[in-house]
Amino acid sequence: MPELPEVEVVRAGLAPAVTGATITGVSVLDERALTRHAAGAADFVGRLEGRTVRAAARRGKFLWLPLDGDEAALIAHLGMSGQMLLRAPDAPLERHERVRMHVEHPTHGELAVVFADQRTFGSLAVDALIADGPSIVPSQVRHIARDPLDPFFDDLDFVAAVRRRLSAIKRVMLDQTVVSGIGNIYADEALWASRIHPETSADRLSTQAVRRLLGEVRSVLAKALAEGGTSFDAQYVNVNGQAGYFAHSLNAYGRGGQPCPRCGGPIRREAFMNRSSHYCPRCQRRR
DNA sequence: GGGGGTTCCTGTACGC
DNA sequence: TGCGTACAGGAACCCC
Repeated sequence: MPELPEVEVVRAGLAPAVTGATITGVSVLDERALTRHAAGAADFVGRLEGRTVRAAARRGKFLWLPLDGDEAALIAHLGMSGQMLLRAPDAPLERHERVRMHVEHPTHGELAVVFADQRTFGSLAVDALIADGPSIVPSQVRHIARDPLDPFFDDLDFVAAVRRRLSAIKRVMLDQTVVSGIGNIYADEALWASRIHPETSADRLSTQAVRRLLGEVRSVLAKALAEGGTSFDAQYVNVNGQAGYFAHSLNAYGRGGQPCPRCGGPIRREAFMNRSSHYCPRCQRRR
């Protein structure tokens, strides 16, 4: 399940392969991969062919490739199970392949960039680039808050925004308009590390508690990034199809019934927002 | 406009 | 063995 570390691993893998490369051909095998591109497949292809990729950028879980001219970008959201894979130009179809782009790089030669997605929650689009303060982002990303690894992330604003909310802190952490990049896995991990119960109302957390939580969010994201991301159900892989190792370092997520690494009590798994929360009822007391 | 619930989707795991 | 069902969850969307 790609969250910030996984998307960043993908971005970093794509960057050297596509920066400076020209898009020579695009095949859309499944239009459901273009739900973010309202104008349809022919328009999508027309806006990409012949263009040169300038870079690979990211905010939260959104990834984009700015195109020459600086007016538009190819954006990608991996959803639950999306993968961006680098393949030889004549490589056979991937399982669940939705879109294939052929690119020609001035030094690396020809390459196929494949978007594969089992559960089809992911999607690509060509979108206009717009200014967002000091940043340039696709219009579809404008409402997404900066992520905690963004140099322009404002810690004080974040603490204040969280403490204004009347919802459960975990719901607030998953709200991409408050802070981006955090999904179910890293929300559970950061809450465990901060000893905060996921159902705690955000407005009842002290400034210090929210600051500590933000520190733990940054810490868990950085550690996951260093280990290549979390590959929990084999859906997430890097651009070469390799899994990440952070699943071995999880303390709470996916460990329902197993002993808490801190106190030894059983980790509890509970339904929460149509998904699951994993926490230690002993270390993470409900206020 | 905040808050909270629903919906989209497919492969896998599991119970009967 | 085979069938049915629950489950995984990011984010847009809807209603209150």
